[in-house]
Amino acid sequence: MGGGRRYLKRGEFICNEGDAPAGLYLLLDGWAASSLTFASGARQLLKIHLPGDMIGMPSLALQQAGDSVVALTQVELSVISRQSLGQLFERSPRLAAILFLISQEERVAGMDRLASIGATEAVHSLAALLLHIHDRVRRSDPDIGDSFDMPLSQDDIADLIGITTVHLNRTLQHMRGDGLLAWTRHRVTILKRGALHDLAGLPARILDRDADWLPRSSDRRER
Amino acid sequence: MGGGRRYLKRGEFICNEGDAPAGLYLLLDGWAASSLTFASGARQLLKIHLPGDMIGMPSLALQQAGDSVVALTQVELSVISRQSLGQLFERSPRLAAILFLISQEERVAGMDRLASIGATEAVHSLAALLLHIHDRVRRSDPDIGDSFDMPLSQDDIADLIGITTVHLNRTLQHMRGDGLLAWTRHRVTILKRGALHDLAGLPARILDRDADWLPRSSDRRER
DNA sequence: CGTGCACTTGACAGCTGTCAATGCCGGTGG
DNA sequence: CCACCGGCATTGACAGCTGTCAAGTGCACG
Repeated sequence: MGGGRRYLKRGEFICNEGDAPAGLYLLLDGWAASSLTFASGARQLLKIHLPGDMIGMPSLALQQAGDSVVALTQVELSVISRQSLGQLFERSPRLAAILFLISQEERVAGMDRLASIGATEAVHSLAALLLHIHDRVRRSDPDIGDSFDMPLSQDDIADLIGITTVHLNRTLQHMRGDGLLAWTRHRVTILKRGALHDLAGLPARILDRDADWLPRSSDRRER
Repeated sequence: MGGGRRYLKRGEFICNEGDAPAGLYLLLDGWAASSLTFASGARQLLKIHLPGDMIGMPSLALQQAGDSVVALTQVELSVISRQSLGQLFERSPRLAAILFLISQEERVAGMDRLASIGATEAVHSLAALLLHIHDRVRRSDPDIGDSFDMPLSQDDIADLIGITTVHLNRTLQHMRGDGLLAWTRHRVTILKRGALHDLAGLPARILDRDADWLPRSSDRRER
């Protein structure tokens, strides 16, 4: 399915909310974030995209792009046309179903994010977010340990959990004081995973990627 | 695809988070809500389900049900097996793609909900939620006007936007005082749609259900 | 060495949660 | 028909979390 490549630098926008027909991309390298801008000008970050993520799927359902996507680091994208997506459904029912399943995974992640943002205290949201990012980083690099590079600024994190930078920083100082984590400019270390998990209060999610209801791969795939 | 029927009364649970293999349902009649429970016991309502909604899709990606679903009114469900979902992908690429598209619509709705919950003040979240529900009700009954039945209690609404009942009620009194809306036990009337829309601060969403990339219906559909 | 950006901190006002009590309404049993 | 009851809505007082404004610090980069 992979079409042309796009390369962007940190801070450049992959797409803007309101743009006519939104593009569809596979993130090959780098980090990105999608966001939504309020009429007031405030922004809410919706999701962090890591390599392997499909970008732009929700906007397929809309006549205008529903979210903006900004590159958080240098980024490499593979452009995917809508037509090739349609062909995927025609020719590869199994792959189409797996893509559908991946969308459901993202919905689960979005549900968890929504719930943790709804939590009243910032420390709970922050714990949940950092564990979420850590899990995602570990999924692509299982032996990364408890310390990882995280290109988001404190402003970004604040926008992700819907609080102000000032308050995020205060909350962060508090958690550092409790020895829960360490955080230098672009590096985060999870020190007390259990305590953070208790703070977050969210259930663990076990993905199920080999569901028995998926069409078998031999059906109409390739050719 | 429709299999057997299930009927539930208000307050009964369609499924519980953590249950082994989650079921898949089409909501035929009534309202339902899916929720997530924190370790602390607090609950966050994630989404309101109206007739026509598919229930249980996100949990397809998990080994245990990701959310609980409770009936808010008397409810009629059509049970859908996972196998018939798999067959849909094999036999009806167009319908499968449309189901995929519906999932993306729900992701957009979830994104908007997430953003509005992230908004700092409760009045913004509440305005956004009520407009969202009103839009959804109008979508199934276009000439319903500005007044509609809404079976949610104030506790439910509070759990949807992540605040306490007490504060929701205070916010509500304030909005009533401003003449923005009327709200008796189970009936809501939108009085100043423009003002509410400005409060919500979210962009309008125009769905795109006849995308040109969808497989044509003649392909392999029904024989 | 100067500049700019991100991070940090303090003071204060305002929004929100908690606790508690009261009122309202529909349904139930006598 | 009436008294009672339980669920839901409403209100007040108070503490605590969060936003805003403003200033200061430290580090990377030219």
